[in-house]
Amino acid sequence: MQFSSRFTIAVHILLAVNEFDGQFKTTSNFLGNSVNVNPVIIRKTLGQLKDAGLVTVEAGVGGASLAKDPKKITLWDVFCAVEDKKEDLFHFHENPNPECPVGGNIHAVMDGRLRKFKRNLQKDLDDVTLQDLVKDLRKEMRKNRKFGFAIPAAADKV
Amino acid sequence: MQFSSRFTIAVHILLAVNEFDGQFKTTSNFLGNSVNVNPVIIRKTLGQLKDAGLVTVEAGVGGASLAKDPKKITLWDVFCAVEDKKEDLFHFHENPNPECPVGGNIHAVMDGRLRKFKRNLQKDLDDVTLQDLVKDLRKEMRKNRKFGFAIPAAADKV
DNA sequence: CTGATTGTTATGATAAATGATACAACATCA
DNA sequence: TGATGTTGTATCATTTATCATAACAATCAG
Repeated sequence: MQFSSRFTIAVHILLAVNEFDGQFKTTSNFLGNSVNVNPVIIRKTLGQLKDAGLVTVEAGVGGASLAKDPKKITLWDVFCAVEDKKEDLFHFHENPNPECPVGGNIHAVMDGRLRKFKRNLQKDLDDVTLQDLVKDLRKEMRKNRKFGFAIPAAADKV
Repeated sequence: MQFSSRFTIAVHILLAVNEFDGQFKTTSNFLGNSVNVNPVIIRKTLGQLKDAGLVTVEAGVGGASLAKDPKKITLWDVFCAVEDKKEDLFHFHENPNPECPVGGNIHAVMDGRLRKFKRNLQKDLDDVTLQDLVKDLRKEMRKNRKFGFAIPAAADKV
């Protein structure tokens, strides 16, 4: 069991929007080509990121931009944008028998600990900013000389 | 997105097996009544716990027992028994475009961090032993006076 | 107005979790 | 040995979630 790819897709989108800002018009088509998913998925995810106040999207004209300083966007923000942040990390079985000494107390024993696990994951995610990722990305790009050139769908050039 | 209830079910099973040891025969029927799921689910989960070396199950005669000291069983052991421990915490989108400076480097940027998140969760889970849970359970039982009495399916008494 | 794009809905394919039934294999006991 | 109860598995149906795709109204720039 694992979290859906919406999270890594959202991170990919933010990195691409930041990286190609000014160079290309980051439409759902353009981003879909980079992420390699259907443009509808991009539009949906972009909508979630917009609702979370992380990006602005130009309806009609097309293209997205970061709405905040990359230093101020953490992975936890991204996570909350695309996942239900209230949801527990673990799905608890529905109806433990309340008449049973174990079933009647299992929630009291486990709930606090499960919440703590989730809180720790939150802290981990909150510790990484988009800026951190941008820095690493630039380093990788220098290493692989993968920068300064257009991707195939370069027709979307600004 | 969340982990399946198999984890909390497995924890419930271990607590019940430990708690009712000697008092009742902990058959899949008995445990199913406490957990409130189909006995087949119990047998399946019990099989996974057995494969992980956490319990022994008496084929034919019925009933399960802990195979290890509760102090030596951690939540991480239980997690590994019922979930794929190798699997990443986050599902990465399948084919980021390698021709794109972002798509071609996103794995290099993210993989290490994602692995770290998983590792930290592992550490958290490994920090809690079954013994810790048993202790809390006994405390709750005293508080609620929910101990020393039979659950409805008491027909399985030893 | 035209053309490109977003926002949204609907549909289908696929996969995973869960519930339930059925039954052979197994162990105990009379 | 035969009856009984239980485990180990296989199978099927249901539900839920994800993802791809098509379609189309609303939006905006030129």
